[in-house]
Amino acid sequence: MFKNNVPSKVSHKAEVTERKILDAALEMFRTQGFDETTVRDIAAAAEVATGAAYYYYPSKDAIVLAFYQQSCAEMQPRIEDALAKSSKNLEDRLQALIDVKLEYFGTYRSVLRALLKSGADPANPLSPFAENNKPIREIDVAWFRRILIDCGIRVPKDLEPHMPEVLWMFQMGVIYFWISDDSRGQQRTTRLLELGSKTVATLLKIAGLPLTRPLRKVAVELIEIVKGA
Amino acid sequence: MFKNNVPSKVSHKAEVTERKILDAALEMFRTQGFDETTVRDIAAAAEVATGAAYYYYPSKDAIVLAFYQQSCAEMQPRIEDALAKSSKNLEDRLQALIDVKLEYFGTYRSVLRALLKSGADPANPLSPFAENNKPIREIDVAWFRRILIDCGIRVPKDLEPHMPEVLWMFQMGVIYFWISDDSRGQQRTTRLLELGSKTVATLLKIAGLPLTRPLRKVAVELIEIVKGA
DNA sequence: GTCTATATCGGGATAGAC
DNA sequence: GTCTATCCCGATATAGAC
Repeated sequence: MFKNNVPSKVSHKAEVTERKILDAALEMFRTQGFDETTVRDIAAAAEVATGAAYYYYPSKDAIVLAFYQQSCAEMQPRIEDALAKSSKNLEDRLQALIDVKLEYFGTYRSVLRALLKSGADPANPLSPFAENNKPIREIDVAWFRRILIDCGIRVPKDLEPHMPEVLWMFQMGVIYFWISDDSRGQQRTTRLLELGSKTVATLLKIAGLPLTRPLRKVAVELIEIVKGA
Repeated sequence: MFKNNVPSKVSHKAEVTERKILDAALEMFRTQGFDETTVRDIAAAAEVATGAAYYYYPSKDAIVLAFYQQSCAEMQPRIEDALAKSSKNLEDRLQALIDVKLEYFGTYRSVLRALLKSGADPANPLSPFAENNKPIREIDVAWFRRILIDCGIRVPKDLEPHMPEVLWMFQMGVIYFWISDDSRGQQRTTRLLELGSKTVATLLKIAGLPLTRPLRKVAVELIEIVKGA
């Protein structure tokens, strides 16, 4: 009788424990900071033994990674919403898209700092550039591809395939700036995002003009070098 | 009699020990990697007690910092040399200057990785952007100021005061790329440096043309935001 | 002032019992 | 799947040799 009330989910308890640990961790990271929070603390707050935490997450970093993945999933509908409300031009959409991320990550700046700390090193699993984070990266890049299509700017053929990733890099730049922006309400980041988005849109329009071809060719080659072609 | 054979240098022994520790540390970082090297290892290799290592260097990071400072000092004459041999144009000098650094750091890529790991965070003492590394940064920036003067390009007044730091940022970008460039002989970095230097020089020349004024104004504002003005 | 030796702590990570 | 005990390492502290 009760057997069928909780069917198929033999490992339900495990899922609950896993969530409890993640939630406790994020809560403590948020209130105390990442470095200040010990795995022992997290386990205690989640009411499990230290070893249990390590059973679900092989390392403290892995918890941050789980947060990264979770946040990607949770942001999808928010992005959809924001784009629906935004105008179709590139500048606005770029800003709206990145704004969603900043807003979402807002309460977790210290977690994001931990995530991006070793972010420059693609060999580190926590890096957004890491191989293991490719799925997330591709979901992100797809959004930029979409807003490029939406805005209707005619992008030169040689530049076109690279643009989504270039915009993604712009986003990463803004986020990197943001995590160590201590101005009130991170207003410097706001300004950077505004002016940056505008500039990107302007440059992209200019890139279509015939006179800019030689410079564009160099830009494309630089992009290809960085991408590892 | 013997008293005068070892004059004034009461602390000579201390200096030797300090060097021994630094040398041992760098050697082990180089061969084993930074994370894999323990302070106990370093002390053992330097044939001193663990406490002695901590007597001279308050932390493992402090050893990396000492390396950073030492390398700055040691590179000065090399830069002077390289610039003396290079032609006066910006592209060549930019390349020559950055090349000295890459060459010097060549055998210490893993140390540099450790140094730049938390490099994105200006709050970290190891970051090249950190307050405590301002002296080094200014010495570096001064070289870029110098090659800008040497090359004789007329830089627009609004852009001029920012250019040395912009070039320094370009250098940092190249170095960041380099530390995780695993192509054979870091040839991708070489290519990036070549093409990048050329592009920077080209852009700077273009920036003097009257038509580019609006775009330049935006660029200057972006630079000012990033700099924290 | 320059060290050695040693003890101790805090925290990430692991092994093995249950 | 969970807990206990333990290890390792960075870091601190201290007592004392020289």
